[in-house]
Amino acid sequence: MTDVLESPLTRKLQVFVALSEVELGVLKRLHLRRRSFAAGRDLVHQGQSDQAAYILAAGWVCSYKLQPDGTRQIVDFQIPGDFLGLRSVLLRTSDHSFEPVTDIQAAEVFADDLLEAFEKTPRLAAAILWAASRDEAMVVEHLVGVGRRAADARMAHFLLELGARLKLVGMGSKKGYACPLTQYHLADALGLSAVHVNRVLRQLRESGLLTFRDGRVTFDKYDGLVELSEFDPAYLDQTGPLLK
Amino acid sequence: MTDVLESPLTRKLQVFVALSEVELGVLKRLHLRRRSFAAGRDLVHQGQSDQAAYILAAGWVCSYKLQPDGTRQIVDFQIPGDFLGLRSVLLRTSDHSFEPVTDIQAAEVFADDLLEAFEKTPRLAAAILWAASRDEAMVVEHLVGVGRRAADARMAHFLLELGARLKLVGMGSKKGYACPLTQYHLADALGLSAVHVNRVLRQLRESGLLTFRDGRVTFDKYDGLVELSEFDPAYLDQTGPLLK
DNA sequence: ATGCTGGGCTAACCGAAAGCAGTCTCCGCA
DNA sequence: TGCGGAGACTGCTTTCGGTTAGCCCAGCAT
Repeated sequence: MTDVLESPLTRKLQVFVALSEVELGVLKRLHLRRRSFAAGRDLVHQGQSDQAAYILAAGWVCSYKLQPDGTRQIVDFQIPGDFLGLRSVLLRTSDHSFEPVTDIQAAEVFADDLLEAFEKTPRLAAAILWAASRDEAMVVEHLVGVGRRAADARMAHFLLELGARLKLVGMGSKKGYACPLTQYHLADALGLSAVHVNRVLRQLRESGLLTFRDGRVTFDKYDGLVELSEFDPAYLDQTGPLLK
Repeated sequence: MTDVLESPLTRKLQVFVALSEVELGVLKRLHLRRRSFAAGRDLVHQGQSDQAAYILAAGWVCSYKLQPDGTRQIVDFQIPGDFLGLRSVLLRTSDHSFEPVTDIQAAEVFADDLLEAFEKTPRLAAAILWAASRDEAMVVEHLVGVGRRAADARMAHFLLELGARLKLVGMGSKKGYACPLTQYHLADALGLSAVHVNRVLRQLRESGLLTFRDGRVTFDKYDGLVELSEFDPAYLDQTGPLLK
């Protein structure tokens, strides 16, 4: 990447806050330490402390919590432009693990650099915390889904949400998107068994709503999905309120 | 309240950050606008915008999301010392509702006052965001529970967590605590039906683990509960890392 | 060629929890 | 003093989703 303007993070933040030259400069400095990681090899393990944070540039990651009984709950997926482990930096401890779903590219950010950037450019800090708040709202939405939605609505809601997020960084549309997740990932995220995920996907396919195939999600009947899952994207596309 | 030092919030923040005179002064100013609300009457409705935040002084509140189909998912309970609607202030919009479980006392905080306080005393801001992060960790833990734990373990984990939080503000111990929640609240929080909550409680009582009765939770066999629910309080009692 | 692995897919069976329907008790109040 | 509502509690039936136990296919290593 030659220009910070091409970074998905910059792109996302610009939606909320018009960033100044200085702020872009700081943001650029945060992008310097570029690293790659292979799919399936955890970046951070639960319980580790003093970790760096990452800005995801390419590829997908999931954050999850491992249960003592071996099952896991995926808390969220990160796509390009998302922060990884912001909380573990602020709290100096990590309470969940990160696994790259695909091979990924990420910029490593040390706690000190981040805190310094926050100090120098509070507007940037606000923008980043804004994004973090949005992520938290997503976790809440996720909780509602797992607690109160039937399996099919849960699946539809999840895939729609992912689509909306991808659209924000130019990686998807109302037609569908490329999706590297396996049915096991879906199961771990939605609190279902892999077998049931398969059943639900078949059901959705047969009722002409969506197709999940060959690493691609296709929305065959977008409106029908929205209705089934009662999807309301309000919590995703609030336009930046804190600063103009 | 004559002295800000008696506020449960101050008490909680002091655990993490030693607050200066100036910071205590700012915190005191935030506590000035004292208000009362009656049980069962929502403070904030989903979708309202430009809301104030509250610092809870006495009583219990739950935050929840309403589904279009009428069911609700309780996201979290707030107890004295907790912030209410911090996010809705930062994002200028509220995506969930708050219902007092009991009659409550709370200090109302307007967005501008809060932002001004953050600007004047960044350490205070850090401490409050620290607490917010802890709350988010709790939501995540909650998600894991709803997604991956069986009903009995989920119940046990939830009641243990609540106990641990109450202990932090001096309202509970390993023996148990006063708990104004109805079985309906538990159902809405745990993603179960009220009927099933009742069955699970009976089961826990009959196996001599805990008793939920007459507004009181009694841990009859604390260790047994910890084992059943695989409760690990690490995410609650991290000692303040950001600032010393 | 063979076998192995990972991902997707399916059927048969079974159990946990929901839904429904109703009782009991306590309490406020007309 | 008798009614009505809230909350706790229970039995019966239904259903959603988990478990077990496979099969198929593609890629790849031997």
